[in-house]
Amino acid sequence: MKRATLRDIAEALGITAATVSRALKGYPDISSRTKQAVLAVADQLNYAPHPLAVKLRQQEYKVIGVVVPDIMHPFFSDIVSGIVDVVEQLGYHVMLSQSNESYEKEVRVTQMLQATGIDGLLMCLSNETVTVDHLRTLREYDLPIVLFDKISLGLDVSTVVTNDFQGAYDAVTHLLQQGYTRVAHIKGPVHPENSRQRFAGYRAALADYGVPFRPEYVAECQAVTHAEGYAFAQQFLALPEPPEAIFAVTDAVAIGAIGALKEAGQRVPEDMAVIGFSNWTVCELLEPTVSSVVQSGYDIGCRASELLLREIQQLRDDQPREHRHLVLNAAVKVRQSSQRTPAITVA
Amino acid sequence: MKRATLRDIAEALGITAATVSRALKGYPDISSRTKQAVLAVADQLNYAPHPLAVKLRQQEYKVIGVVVPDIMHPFFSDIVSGIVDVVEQLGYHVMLSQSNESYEKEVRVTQMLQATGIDGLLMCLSNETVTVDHLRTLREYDLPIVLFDKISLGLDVSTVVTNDFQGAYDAVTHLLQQGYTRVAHIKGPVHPENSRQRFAGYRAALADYGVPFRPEYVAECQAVTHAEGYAFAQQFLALPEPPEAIFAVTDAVAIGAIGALKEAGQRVPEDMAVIGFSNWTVCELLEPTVSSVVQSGYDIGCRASELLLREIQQLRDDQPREHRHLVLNAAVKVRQSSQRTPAITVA
DNA sequence: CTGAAAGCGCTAACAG
DNA sequence: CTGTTAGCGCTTTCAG
Repeated sequence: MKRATLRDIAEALGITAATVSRALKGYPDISSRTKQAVLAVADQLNYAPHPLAVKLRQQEYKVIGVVVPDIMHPFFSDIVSGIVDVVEQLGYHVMLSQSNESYEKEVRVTQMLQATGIDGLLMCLSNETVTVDHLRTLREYDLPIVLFDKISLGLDVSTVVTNDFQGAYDAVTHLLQQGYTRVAHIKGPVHPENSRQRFAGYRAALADYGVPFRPEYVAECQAVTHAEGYAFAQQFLALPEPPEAIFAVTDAVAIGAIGALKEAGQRVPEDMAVIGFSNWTVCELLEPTVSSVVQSGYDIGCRASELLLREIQQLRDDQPREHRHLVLNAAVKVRQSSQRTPAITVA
Repeated sequence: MKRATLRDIAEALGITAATVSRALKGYPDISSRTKQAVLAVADQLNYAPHPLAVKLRQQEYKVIGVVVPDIMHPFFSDIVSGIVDVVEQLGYHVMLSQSNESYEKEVRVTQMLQATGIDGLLMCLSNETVTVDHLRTLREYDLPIVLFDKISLGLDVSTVVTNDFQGAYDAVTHLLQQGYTRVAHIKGPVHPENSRQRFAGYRAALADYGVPFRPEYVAECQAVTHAEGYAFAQQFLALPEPPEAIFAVTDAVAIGAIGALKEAGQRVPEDMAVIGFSNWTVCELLEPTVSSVVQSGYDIGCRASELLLREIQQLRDDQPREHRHLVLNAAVKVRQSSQRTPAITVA
């Protein structure tokens, strides 16, 4: 069945499209007789307004673009879920894409998304991304942008991040307070701000507790994978004086490390404590259960969406746009892998 | 900066918008002098065609809608990732929404998506969904639809599913061939076709191996959670003659069951074997590693997208639309939890 | 109460 | 080679 238009139903009734339009949206100044007629025909023809026509006329698309490095990654799918839930509440829709941690692809998809006419963009930068000219271009078109998780400081946009510094600081403090002094860190790549922050939190905690920083206790991931955690844990064990505890930049890395430790006959946490970051669901299922720093992806998605929708509204109202920088707290969730005197498992 | 239009650049040059349009799309019949001029001004004004105007004119949106029960669920985020990768290759975009396993919300979001003017819909039904009138309505608008994973038989649309019957059959066969005869099944809810199929595969395997079906060895989940797996495993253990093996409808359920078994002092797989379905990443990380039936969400997303894009093209070309029904094979991945003589762990 | 007309921004057929 | 005209489908003054 061909899509019915206002004119179709107008011609069927021998009236004009304008009248039909008004009848359908319940304008007060319309005779109830023609209104009935219009409604009847509309219903019979299965009429629905053509969305593109409406949006073109109204000059509002009600769609926001979302770019994450990897849709399959649980942290990002949590974020996307939060975004969808929040924006749909206000009648917006989400157009989703992924960069696969490639700078080149990130540039391509943001441009493609922009070309669809989105009202705003929510984005997490790829690990490869160092320059943000592709986003500057978008801002010249007055496109509201909110960055989350992996953000850029060289851009005047709103941001939402976890307090990586504080989360890391608290995680390492938790280890130090239990008497572990030789604490290692498997860090993330150089560029992303959040892996720098976690590293900074690690160093700050050591400093505050008077523990000397030892370069051989720091390893740096490229891809931030389970396999790297595994390899670096082995590397630590091979040191003349191995560490007693590891703070890993993510749970995947932490879990990989635990795997290597167990294979090497080490007991976790008795011989070596391990704590990760992100609090994946699996942390509760493993043996030992894995301590981690809780950051809610869903919340990040919600907060970022709220900021973006606010800016879109401000733009529409010709109000000055104000950028905000949210830093969400992270909480240490202690489980078996980092607890010297194993306690009762908390469900 | 206000968005530049064709007219802006036309007026700046004292020519007409049509000429500008042609110049920009490199039509052959245009003087290279005006072409240069147009390009220069366009560039300077940061011109980009208004997507909605183009699409309205062209009567093509190049957007497909996707509805999954739960964006955060790894199986679905895998599927979404596959969809995005495939459709973007052809210049399409993905508008994403979720039903949260609620029939009511499913109806609402599909209607909202349809109202945005999408060219097609990819969807997995919620567990609650039994009637599909909301999709019938869409089909009256000639909207191409492809259902995947949780599908409905009462609708004339293309479908993509895992061969749940065969996967279940093979999983149970794998248990039976090792000599386990008292094989229990924790099944999914009644409605979804795939949990029925898994149940049917379970029964068929028992029948083919001459093992009597025992109703007390079947438990039925509502929410298909870790907690339910846990509870039902306890329930099985309490039977006068407990089973020796459990085939669980999903990995979450299997993992919950293993948790209960271990707590009850049972050894897995020596005392009780367990196998799940979906092959989550965590299956490799747990102890024992968890056997499962492999179904690639990413592939399902890719295949479903291909079918949908084909139908969209057929619709555009006024060709007859043909629906296909893909059934993707599932392979049993044997790990420790279901293997009587523990073998070498395969990475 | 309803019709006529203009226009959102772009494209395409037809002239010239 | 370029301008004119018409129209995608809808909304919204302005008349009447």
